[in-house]
Amino acid sequence: MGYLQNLNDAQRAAVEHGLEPLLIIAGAGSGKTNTLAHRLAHLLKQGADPRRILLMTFSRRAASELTRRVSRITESVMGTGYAAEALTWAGTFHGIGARLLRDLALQIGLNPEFTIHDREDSADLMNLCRHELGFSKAQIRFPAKGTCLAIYSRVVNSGIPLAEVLIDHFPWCAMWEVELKRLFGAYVAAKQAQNVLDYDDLLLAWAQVMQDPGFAAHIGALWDHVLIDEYQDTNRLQARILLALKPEGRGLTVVGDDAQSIYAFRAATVRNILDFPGAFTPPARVVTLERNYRSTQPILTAANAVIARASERFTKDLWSDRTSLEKPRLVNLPNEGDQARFVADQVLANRETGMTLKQQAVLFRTSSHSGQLEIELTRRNIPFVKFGGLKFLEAAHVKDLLALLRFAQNPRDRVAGFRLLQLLPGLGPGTAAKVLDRIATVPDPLAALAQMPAPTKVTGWEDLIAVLQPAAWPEALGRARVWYEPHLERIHEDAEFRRADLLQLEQIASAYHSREKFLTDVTLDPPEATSAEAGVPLKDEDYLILSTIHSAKGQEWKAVFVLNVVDGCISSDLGTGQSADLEEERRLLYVAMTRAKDQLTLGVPLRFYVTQQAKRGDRHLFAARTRFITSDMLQHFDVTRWAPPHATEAASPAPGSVDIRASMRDMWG
DNA sequence: AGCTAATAAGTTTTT
DNA sequence: CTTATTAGCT
Repeated sequence: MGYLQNLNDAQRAAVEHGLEPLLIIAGAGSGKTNTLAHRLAHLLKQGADPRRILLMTFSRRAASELTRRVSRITESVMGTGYAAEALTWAGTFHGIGARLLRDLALQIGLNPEFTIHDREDSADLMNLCRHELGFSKAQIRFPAKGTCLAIYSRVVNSGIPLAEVLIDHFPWCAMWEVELKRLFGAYVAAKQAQNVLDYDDLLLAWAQVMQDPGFAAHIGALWDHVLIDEYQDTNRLQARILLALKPEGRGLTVVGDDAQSIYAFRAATVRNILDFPGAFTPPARVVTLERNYRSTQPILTAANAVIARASERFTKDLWSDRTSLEKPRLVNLPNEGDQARFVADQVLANRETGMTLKQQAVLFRTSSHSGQLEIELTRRNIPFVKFGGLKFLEAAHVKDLLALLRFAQNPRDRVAGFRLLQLLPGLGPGTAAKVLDRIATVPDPLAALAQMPAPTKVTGWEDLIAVLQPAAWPEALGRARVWYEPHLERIHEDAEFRRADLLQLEQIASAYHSREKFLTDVTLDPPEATSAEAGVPLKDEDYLILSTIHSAKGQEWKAVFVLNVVDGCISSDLGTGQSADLEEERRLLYVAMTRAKDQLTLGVPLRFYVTQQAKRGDRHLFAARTRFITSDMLQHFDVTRWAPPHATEAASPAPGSVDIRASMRDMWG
């Protein structure tokens, strides 16, 4: 088998493994995607039907990358690249769930026209319920909508009772247990009345369908092979679905790395991957990929040292034959501003040696941590693209237009209707609620709406009714955009930039043959960034990558800079109470470090600016190096200190010189 | 009564 | 920069 020649022994074992359940522990940079692609190609080569393979990945981007590789391999082996189109069941857990539920809707008591709420919509609906139950009074300090949703979501996804979830993860909300229970009941009732599903419902409903033996047999029989990527980031609910799909484990392959589990806040549990082998008799085979093809050995040595302190894991030590004399750098910096200047300097220096900007990335724990760097990069005209910031879907104008489409799709969707109606001048929350109440229970809400008299003092009512009428797709989106145009101009100062987003939305929509499919996909896997963001370069230009560590999953760059490797940042303050949460922060640092191929630099600003929990204005904190790099690990790093050049001009360039003027200036911002 | 503009607060990570 | 609350206006 020629195409297996390039694999190492462990990879080949994983590829050629038969039908018994298989767990592939794939260390960072161990050729995981390649191995998975080869396994798929191998199955196809042996005659597996690509339409009977279920492939679940973390994002749709990962799925398409995988299918692309599979068709490249099958093309070279069999002279045909049919696999990419024929792998019809490839996507995320949520995406596959949505598709199944839509197909089965009538048999399981769902209206097939259901719409899907994203996180923000769900929070808005939660807020409506919160209001109706009288929990929104400022005096009683009831948890905010986002917190309520996070609690609800964790209960659903982890299967742990509310009381326990509150004590473990939201202790400051524990006093509200009774009220929260009522609120969640109202929230579920509202979703059902409005024919909407949230992210969690896509999994929950699927899992519940699988509890019925008839459905379980039917759905399980759809696929001969089930392959799950990034299994360390699945939650209990997803594991339940998986085990119900293939109770014996036949044809089941899961791939993951417990050391890279970073989604516990979403109720992902590392237990899934740790417990997987024992879920079957005989236990699943475990193949471990330890050889790293990405990083130099000094980088791996440092990363291994960090993860070695993890409390529970499949023991594995990454190794590489890529030797290097260059240890990862740990750079102490006076403050965040200097960190930004330092990184910009280094990025440019790297480029001088022939490393393009695209081969370099700056990673950080939270989106806001890159603020100062973004300013510095803009000042120096260094183009960059940021991942994990404001999402396309979250921009107000995009939400407005999508609300129109969603409301046309499902007029019972109160969040969409509420948002849409209030776009009309003179129509506020009160009137919107009345209008929606009147059409909530009638059989044909859109017709009822059309027959309603226009509310007094409201302009543009007729136009709205007109644009809600059924129309061909995707022309309907064009009409919707034309309808929205005057509102866009009126509401937003920077209508120019926002218009470009809407055109982009139309562009995306043109690839879909139905409104329903478009809405589902755009909700479950939204496009990355808005064009309104400053400095988005053209595609062919060179640009630096800025990314949250979470969004950097699965990626690699020649040079990686990690910002704010200090306690309270990597090890977010909020979660330090729980040891499980702390373990996750350790893995985050590990993930960030293992993205680097040749050069790794960790920034440690000694003082760093916090905006959180600031009672009286913002303030600085004196930060310490992250607790995950203890003193005895420093031998694996090249520890240096950097101060801006102007500080060393006058004085002697002794390491550790203190720039008093800068420090004093920085005290005030 | 209800809408809108102005003011005062709060901000992890994401399917 | 966004979102909750409030005061003022129609």
